[in-house]
Amino acid sequence: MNTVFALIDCNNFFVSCERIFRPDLEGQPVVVLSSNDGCAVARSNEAKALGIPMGAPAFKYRQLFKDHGVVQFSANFELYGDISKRIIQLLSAITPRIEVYSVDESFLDLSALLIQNYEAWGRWVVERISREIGIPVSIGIAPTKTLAKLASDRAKKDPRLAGVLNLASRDKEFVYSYAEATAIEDVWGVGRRLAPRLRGEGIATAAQLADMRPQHARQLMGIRGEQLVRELAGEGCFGLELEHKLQKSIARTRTFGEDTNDPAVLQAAIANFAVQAAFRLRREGLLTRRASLFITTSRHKPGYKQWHRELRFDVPTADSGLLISKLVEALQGLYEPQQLYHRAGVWLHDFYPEVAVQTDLFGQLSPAAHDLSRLRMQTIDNINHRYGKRRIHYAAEDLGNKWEPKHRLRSPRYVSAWQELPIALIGQ
DNA sequence: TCTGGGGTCCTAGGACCC
DNA sequence: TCTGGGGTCCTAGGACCC
Repeated sequence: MNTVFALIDCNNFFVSCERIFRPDLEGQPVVVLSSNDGCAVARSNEAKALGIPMGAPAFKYRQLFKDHGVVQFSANFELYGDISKRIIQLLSAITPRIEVYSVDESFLDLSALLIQNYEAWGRWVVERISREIGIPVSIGIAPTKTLAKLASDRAKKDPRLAGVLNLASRDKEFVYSYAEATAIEDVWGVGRRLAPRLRGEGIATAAQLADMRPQHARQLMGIRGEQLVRELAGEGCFGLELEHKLQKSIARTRTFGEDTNDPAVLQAAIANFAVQAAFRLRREGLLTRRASLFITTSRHKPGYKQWHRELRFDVPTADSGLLISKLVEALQGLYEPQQLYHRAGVWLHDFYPEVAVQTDLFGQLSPAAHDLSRLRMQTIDNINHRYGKRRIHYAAEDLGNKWEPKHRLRSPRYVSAWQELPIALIGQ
């Protein structure tokens, strides 16, 4: 049986989410800005046509935004996460063989499905997601993930394809014609470092890369490069990653709303990040053995500097209070009063499944302390789940709020806060 | 004045051991 | 002044992704 993958890729996802509740913005240039309204992280086609690149710093484009009436939103991740879930639900009903690759992309393994006509199937999915959720998607269908990615990319850019390109069970020339139309920079796995090197080798399109000898690719780009070449040539190297793999790290980092040298503000930021990261850790059923924090000055100012400290725990933990106290203590060792800090973050890594702890690790240690901590965390999580986020929290989190990012342009939380539900007016 | 956040994987090199 | 070979583990840094 031949393998067939479909990649379902949402078009301009964050912008499309905003448009669900603002249909008046259809056809208008729209951008979604990152936290602190710093730079553009999603653009509508109209905004792309104005020459606004991905990651465009908002302050540099303010005049252009104004001149062309570009509508700006602060990122509203609660909304995007909710829409994303609905799409995954819809796709999971089509087949359980789904890999959720990112918030706006999923691979489906179609190999075992009885599909007569892949184009027709693709158009049916595009139509369903549009009608039931209101998000436009592009679909690429191919024998490997890398080709499916390439196909969805072509489908997105070529209006004649109406959102669907099928490269599965097609002859070589057909696949080749689309690979020739794909610039090397647009190939999945070729980034800003690799692209110029490949161009230096005379390789400018996906088709040329597919023709490279795998051994040569290996020398030039390592194992991933070799796999990339094989995948482009139709030989599958990347399988569907079905099961929820154990996460390797959890990070909470922020650029501050305002630069600061106030130690209390830094402490509050670190405490907040620690709490969020620990909550996430508990939700995944994990404990951590390593936690680190960093603080930096502004990258865009002279004298850019960063500080970093890592902590290790002999006994794995997911205790917010413990993490706060250790991290804040470490912070005090890094703090320099004459610096103006711009960004900070907390990382957790080296995880251990909570269920394994009881038997393995506490053989010689008192389990009582661990159980007490777990109970305390559970209680806090339950209260906050029931009565609202941060209803109960640590005093350290409240030492200052000047670190909090600004999001002046955020849309209402239409689907995640009752008081922000959209109101429908029914005509008389 | 104003430039995001959260991840994964691979590789090279050092530490350490026998 | 001379000083092997090989294995493993860990870490930092680089590259990539969305």
